[in-house]
Amino acid sequence: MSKIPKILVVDDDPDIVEILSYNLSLAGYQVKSASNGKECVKKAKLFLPEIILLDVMMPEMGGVEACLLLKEIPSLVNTRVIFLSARNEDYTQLSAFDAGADDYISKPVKPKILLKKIASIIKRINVNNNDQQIIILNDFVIDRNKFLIIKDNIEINLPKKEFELLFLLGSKPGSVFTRDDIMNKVWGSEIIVGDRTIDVHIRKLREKIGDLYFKTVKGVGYKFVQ
Amino acid sequence: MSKIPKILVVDDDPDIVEILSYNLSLAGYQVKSASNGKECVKKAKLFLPEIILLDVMMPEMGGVEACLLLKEIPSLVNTRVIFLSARNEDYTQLSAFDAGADDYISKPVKPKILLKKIASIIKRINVNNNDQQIIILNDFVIDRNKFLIIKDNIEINLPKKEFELLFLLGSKPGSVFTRDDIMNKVWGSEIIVGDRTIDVHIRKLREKIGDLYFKTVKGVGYKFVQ
DNA sequence: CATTAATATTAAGTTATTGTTAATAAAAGG
DNA sequence: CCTTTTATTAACAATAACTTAATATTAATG
Repeated sequence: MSKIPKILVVDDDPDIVEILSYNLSLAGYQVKSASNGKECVKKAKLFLPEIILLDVMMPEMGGVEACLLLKEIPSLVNTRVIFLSARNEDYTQLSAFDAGADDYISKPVKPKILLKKIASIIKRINVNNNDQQIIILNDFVIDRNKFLIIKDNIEINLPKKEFELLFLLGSKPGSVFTRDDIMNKVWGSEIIVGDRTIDVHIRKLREKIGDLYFKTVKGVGYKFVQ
Repeated sequence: MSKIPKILVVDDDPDIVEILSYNLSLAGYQVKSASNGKECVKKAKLFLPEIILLDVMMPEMGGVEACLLLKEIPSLVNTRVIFLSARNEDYTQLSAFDAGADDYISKPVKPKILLKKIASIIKRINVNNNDQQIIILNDFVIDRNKFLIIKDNIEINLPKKEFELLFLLGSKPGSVFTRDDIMNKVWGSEIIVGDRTIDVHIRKLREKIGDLYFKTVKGVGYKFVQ
């Protein structure tokens, strides 16, 4: 669901732009670049990146000034501005944060660490947006937030265990889950219930959702088939 | 609305805990501390801080291990873990990020800069939590400013707890809130009240607003349905 | 095709969770 | 300080969910 993250690299040194862009592209990000603050603001408006890596000292318009402008743009409220700078005096850092920076990293930057850091930021962005736990299947949707499934535009409520069982099987359509697996994940390892309990729950699901979706693999377990 | 941010400081060196706590308290944060990973996890669960400042090397349980545990706790999904460490080898940093760290800062830390950084993180958290004051639903409006709801053009006043409960459920119509969730968000993590307390409040809401709006998801929690 | 093991089905029994009420405690308001 | 409102608790009732047990059916194997 979450799309490819976009990163805008802003530096007046082409070598730095090159090396950062190369590493970021390789890591799977969509990358664009700018060589000064003015260009940065202009491109950011259109590109709407998740992250802007911003140099401090640049001709035409520096990073701090650019950051101030960026923070005024409503469509960029969710864009993180990360300063990358060789200037490590405290006052530069402080003024960057005052301008609304989300982070300040000192050059030289080790690509490996920068990548990790960016990955961590992207992860955080995704965590905040996707508190949705939804499995989308061909014929219906399992919505864990609402604790129901929607099939043919009709909401079907399921009791807890049935829901958990469906959620488990639906998480990997086509894959077989052994009875032990199911037992552990739906009931937990502490609770011990009889063997027929799973069958009965499968039956309820077949009743409510349709026989054809739940395939028995005799001697092994069950699988959900689309 | 945004309440005082909570920060958990974790370090085995009492001097560092002291100086950080002092500065953070002065800056207006609510601060607690722990002296090792085990204590950190235990306290974090109850305190539910916005930010955890975590040392790497500690007796009993180190920061990386603690971070792994923290990231498993659902109620801490929104908590940022920031490593503060004198160990600046790349591999330590990388393993911190692999453990789910949100940031890694090298010691010695300049309090001024750390404070700015924390302020920037808190700001970001608040931007993302679009804490609405008014929730507009199909059949009525929940107005947090006036602490009342308007239904069929009639104002209905609700007592605090009932209001908070309605406000919470109404914030995500259709989504289930677990009892733990409700407990934490309406009553707070410190306060412990009996099991039937939530039920009784739900009952009051059903009485005043209408049965049909409040759906019980047995074994899970409650949800507001439009 | 008979035998066996595994699964399906049903209904009844059991347990766990929630609902309700009323009594009491705590807080808020005058 | 008294009154009113709100919050919590406790006891019990109601209900939904879960499990089991008994029996039937199915699939696999030699």
